[in-house]
Amino acid sequence: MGSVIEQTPLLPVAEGFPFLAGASAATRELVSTLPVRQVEPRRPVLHRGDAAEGVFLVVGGSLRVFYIAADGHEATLYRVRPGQTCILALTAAFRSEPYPAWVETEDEELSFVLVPGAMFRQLYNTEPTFRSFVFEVLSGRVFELMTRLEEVGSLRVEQRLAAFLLEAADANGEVAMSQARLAAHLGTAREVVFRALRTMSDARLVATSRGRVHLLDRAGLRRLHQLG
Amino acid sequence: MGSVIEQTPLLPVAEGFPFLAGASAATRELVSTLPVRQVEPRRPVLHRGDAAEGVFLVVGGSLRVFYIAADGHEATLYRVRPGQTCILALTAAFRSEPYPAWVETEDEELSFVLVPGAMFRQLYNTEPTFRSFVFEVLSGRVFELMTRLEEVGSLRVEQRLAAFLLEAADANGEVAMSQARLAAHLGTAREVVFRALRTMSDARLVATSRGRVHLLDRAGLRRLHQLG
DNA sequence: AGGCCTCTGGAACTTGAGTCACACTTCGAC
DNA sequence: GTCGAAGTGTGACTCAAGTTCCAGAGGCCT
Repeated sequence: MGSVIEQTPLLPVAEGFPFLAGASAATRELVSTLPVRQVEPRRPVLHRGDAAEGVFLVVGGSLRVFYIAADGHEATLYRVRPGQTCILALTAAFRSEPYPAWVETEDEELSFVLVPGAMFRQLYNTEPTFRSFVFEVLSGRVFELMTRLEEVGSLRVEQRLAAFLLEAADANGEVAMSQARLAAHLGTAREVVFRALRTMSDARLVATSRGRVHLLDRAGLRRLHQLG
Repeated sequence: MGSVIEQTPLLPVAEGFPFLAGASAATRELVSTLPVRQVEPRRPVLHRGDAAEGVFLVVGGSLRVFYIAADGHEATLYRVRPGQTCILALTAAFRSEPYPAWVETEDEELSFVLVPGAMFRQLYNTEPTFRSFVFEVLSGRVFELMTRLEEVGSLRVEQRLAAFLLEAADANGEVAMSQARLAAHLGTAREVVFRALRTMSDARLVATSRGRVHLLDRAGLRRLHQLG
């Protein structure tokens, strides 16, 4: 843990979390008392083995959940985006296993609401809309991890990179990441990312510049991802 | 548990699923109307893209959830054991994505109860014990998949095989699987499993015979798994 | 018996990707 | 403008693991 956490009360949490619209007035009241907090970009949030005292509702920015292998290399397991939640650190407290991963903020400042464990359980047991929210986040995560596992086991790095770029690109088709960060997401080495990008670049699928990748041919990247 | 009234098909279900003990009489009644069904060993249960009409509560035997890659090789994503449930095929219906994997029975005959979608939602919304059961299964699956993903990305096949053998062995330290089946679980080739087994065998960690692996040194296998 | 299928044992080759070493560029800070 | 840090570009090497191909053993059936 241990990062700079600033507090700003009451930002529009309801906008990002539709389940609140269907919730009772009492619940909306309850959640609105919770402060919206911030964490600076690129800061650690949880270390492996930590048990959080609550559940993170991400309002802005994003969290990256990743592992660090024995040899020091790291790889992203999944990312928590606005409107989603990171409940596992709490779950880890229920179960007796330690939380199996690290969590850090990404390139934007994170704003989030921390729902304490007791309140989480109360909401889960009383608000049908919150229940289906939790169910969707969890089952969506299972789907996502299954897909990731299949990709790691059956696609080449170049194909996985294509998939990652398609998912990470903004509306302009820009991915503002260094090759080293891309490598850390994919769990590979920087040089390997470079070679894959050169191939893609030669094929006019992307154009690269310092700290960014510009997607030139999304359909081509999608084809690269799917057929091996 | 009474002796006469509940000696229906419900009996084995209640034993395997503790959440029923804490449920209302109405719910126990409801679930007791569901037949316990069987599927023979090594049969397909769901194909990728299928949407199941309900949720499987596994009473006996086990399910194997796996993917098949473009080149035909397959790998196990996770296994559903007695007392657990496979809800994803139902979830796939809620979401508009197809179910991302295949499901088949393993070496024992499967017995299960199929809880229809509507009943599942009703139970989820009315029975606190069922809710926490679902929550635990889902979050446990997320943990499991995260661990698997880390292992695939950072361990050698030999280490993953050691982990798999430890988990799959019965009380006598026997794993009754051919090398081809082990390879299909790990997502690798039969020859690779053979080489790993030969190394382990040379190190007196296991002994092999046709269709089975006998664990000789569990502590040694654990060491092999962890340090690499 | 013979035949057939499954399974294990093994050599030889290929390849994707991780590692090492190093030069060059870009950019911000001082 | 200089300096250092961060980032990119590249060749050479290594290695785990996948591929190909085949020999022989073990079991089961008729």
